[in-house]
Amino acid sequence: MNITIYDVAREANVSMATVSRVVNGNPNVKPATRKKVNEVIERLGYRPNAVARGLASKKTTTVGVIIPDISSIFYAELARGIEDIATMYKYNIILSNSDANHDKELHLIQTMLGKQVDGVVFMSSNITEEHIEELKKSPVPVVLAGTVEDTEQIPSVNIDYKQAVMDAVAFFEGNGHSRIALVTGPATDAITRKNIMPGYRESLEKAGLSFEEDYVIETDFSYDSGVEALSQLADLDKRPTAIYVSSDEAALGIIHAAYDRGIKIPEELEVISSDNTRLSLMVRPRLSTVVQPLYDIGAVSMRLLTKLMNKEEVEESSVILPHRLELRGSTRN
Amino acid sequence: MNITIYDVAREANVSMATVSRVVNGNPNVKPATRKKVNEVIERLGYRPNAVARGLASKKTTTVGVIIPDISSIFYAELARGIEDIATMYKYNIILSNSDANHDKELHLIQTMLGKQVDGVVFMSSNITEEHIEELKKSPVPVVLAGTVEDTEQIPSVNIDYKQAVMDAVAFFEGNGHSRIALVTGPATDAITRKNIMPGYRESLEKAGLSFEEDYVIETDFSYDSGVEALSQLADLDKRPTAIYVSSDEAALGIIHAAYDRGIKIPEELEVISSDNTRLSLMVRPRLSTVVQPLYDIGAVSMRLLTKLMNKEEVEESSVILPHRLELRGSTRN
DNA sequence: ATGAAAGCGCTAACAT
DNA sequence: ATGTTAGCGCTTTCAT
Repeated sequence: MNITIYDVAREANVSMATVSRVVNGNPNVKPATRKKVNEVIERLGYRPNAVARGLASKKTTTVGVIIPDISSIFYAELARGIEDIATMYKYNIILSNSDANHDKELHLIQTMLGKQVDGVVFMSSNITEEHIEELKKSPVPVVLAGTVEDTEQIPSVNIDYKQAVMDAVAFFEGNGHSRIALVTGPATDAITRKNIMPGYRESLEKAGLSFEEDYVIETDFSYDSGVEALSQLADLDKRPTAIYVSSDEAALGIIHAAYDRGIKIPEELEVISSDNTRLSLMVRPRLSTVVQPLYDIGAVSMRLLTKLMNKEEVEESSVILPHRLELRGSTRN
Repeated sequence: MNITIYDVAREANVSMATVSRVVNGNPNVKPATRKKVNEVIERLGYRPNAVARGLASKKTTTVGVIIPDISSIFYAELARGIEDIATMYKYNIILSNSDANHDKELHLIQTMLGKQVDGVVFMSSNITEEHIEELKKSPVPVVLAGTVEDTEQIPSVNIDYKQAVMDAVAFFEGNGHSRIALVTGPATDAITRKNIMPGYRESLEKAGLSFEEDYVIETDFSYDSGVEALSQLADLDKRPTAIYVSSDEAALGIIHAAYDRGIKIPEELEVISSDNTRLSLMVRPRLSTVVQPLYDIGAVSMRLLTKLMNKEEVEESSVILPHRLELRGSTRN
C-alpha cells in the first residue's frame, strides 16, 4: 500500500485538508504547520496520487498528442516542440501514433478523451468531416499542428504552404527555368492537394508556363520514392531543370539519384526542398529549403492549447507562422 | 457535465454494476441486458472515465517513457517500437524528454509514478547509483531500453555493444588496416565508456595493434561533430585508414567531410557506423553499419514490461538482442 | 488557519 | 444474472 494524504495527516496531527493545502501551495497554512507537514511528507516519502487528484479536480495536467509517426524526422521535431512547451506549463503528454490512419485517429481521440486529457494536439495529413465533427464534440480544447482544415472550425498552427511553393517556383523562374517539376506527397495528403498543387499551378500560370502532367510526381515522402521520382523525371524527353520537393527525405533521394546519374546539382538541376529538417544539412550539396519552423509549429500549438485550456481569450485561433527560403548548395544563388 | 455510468444505469433500468460489467466485457450479463445497456451507451455517447477507473482499480493502462530526446532519430525509432507494442497490449504512453539530464530524469520518474503509471521504460545515456536506487524503489516495474546498467538490478534490453565494436574492428583488421580510429560519443555516455572503449582497446590488443590516443575522438553524436572529427583525424601525420563511428549521424558528417577533402571512401578510408538508422541509406556511399535493431529494442523492452506488469515469470531480465554487420558502400567488402 | 464531510466516477467484493 | 455498497485518494465547499 502506498502512502496517502491520510497517512501524512495522521503523522502530522493535522487534517487531510491541511495536507492538501500544503501540497497545493495554498497560502492559508501557518508556516509552522506547513513546515511540520512538509517534514512528514519528506519522511514518509509521500507522493500525491495524480489519478485521485484528477478525479476530484477534473484536471489531469495531461494532454493528448496524436501524431502520424513519431519516427518520422518531420513529426519528431514537431513533437519535441509540443513536449517542451507542455513541460514548461507543467503538462505531461500522452503520445500515440496514428499512422495517418483515419479510423485509428478517430479511435485515439476517444481513448484520449476517455483518459480525461485536458486538451489534445492533433496532427494528421488528412482531416475529414468526421474528424471535425468528433473534434468539435470534444469537451476539451483541440489544436491542430501542421495540419490544415479549411473550414477553420478547429484552432490550428501552420505556415502558408501555398505561398511557400509559390516562393520556390518564383525563385526558379527568376533563375530562368521554364521546366520546373514538382515532387509532392500522396494525393491523400491534404496539404499536397489543397495547398502545394494549387500553389504550383498558380505560380506556373503567373510565370506564363504551361502545366505539364509529367512534371508532377507523387511520393510517399520517403527517400526511396525520391530516388524513384528523379529517375522518372530524368527519363523524360524534356527533362526538368528545377524541382521543388515537399519533403527533405525525398529530396535527399533526389539528390543522390541525380548524383548516381551524373546529373550535376545545382548546375544542371536545381532543387528546393521543404521542411528544413536537420536532414537538409546532411547531404552534399546542402539542400536549399523552404524553412518550415517545425519545432515552433509544435511549440506554438501547445502554447495555444494552454491558453485554450486556461479559457484565456485568443485573438486568432488559426495561426500562420512565417516561412522563408533558405538558399544553400542545391540552388544557384 | 459528462455522462457517467450512473446515467447509463438509470436510462437502462439496471444497476451501475451491470453497466460496469457490460463495459468491461464481464460474461455474467444476460445478452438481452447487454444489448439494452449497449444501446443506451451508444445513445447517450457514454465514454468510461479512465481516471475514475484508474483510481478504483489501481491500474491506469498507461506506462511512462523517459527518453533523452524524441527528436533524435535514434531514440525516435526506439520510441516507435515501444509505442507499437504498448498499443498492442492496450497501454498508452506518457512520453517525456529528459535531455539526458540527471536531475530531470529523477524528477520525471517521480512525476510518472505520481501519475500512477503501471510501468516505466527508461532510457538514459548514463545511469547512476541514484537512478538505480530510485528505480528499485519504484512500486511498478521498470525496464531499461538501450541503456546499460552493469549491476543488472534493473531489467533491460540491449545489444552487446562491446562485441559490436570488436566485430567492426576485426573486420577492419581483416581488410589489412592497422590505423583504425574510433569516433565515439561523449565520456558521459555509459555505453561509450563501458562498452565501446573497452571493446576498441581489447580488439586492438588482440590484433597486436597499439592504442593511439589521437585515434579516438569524442563527439556528441551530431553531424557537425562528425565533420569535426574527420577533420582532426585527417590532419594527423599518420592518418587513419578506417574509422568506427558510434552514431549514424556523426558518420554522415564524416563521410561528407571526407568528400569535401577529396578523401575517397572506401578506397582511402573505410567507415563502419553503428545504429543502422534509415540515415545509413541516405548517403553516398551508403554506410556499412553494425545493425542495432532499434525498433526491436524498444518493442522487446515494452513486451518485457508487459510481462513484468502482468507478474509473469521472465526467465532472463537482461535481454541481449543480436546484432550483425551490414556491409554497404563505405567499406571494401 | 484548520477540520469535517461530501463527492469525483468507477471497480470489486459481497449479497441476493 | 443482477444489485448494493464500500472504498480508491484526493479536492473542495462549508463550518468553525
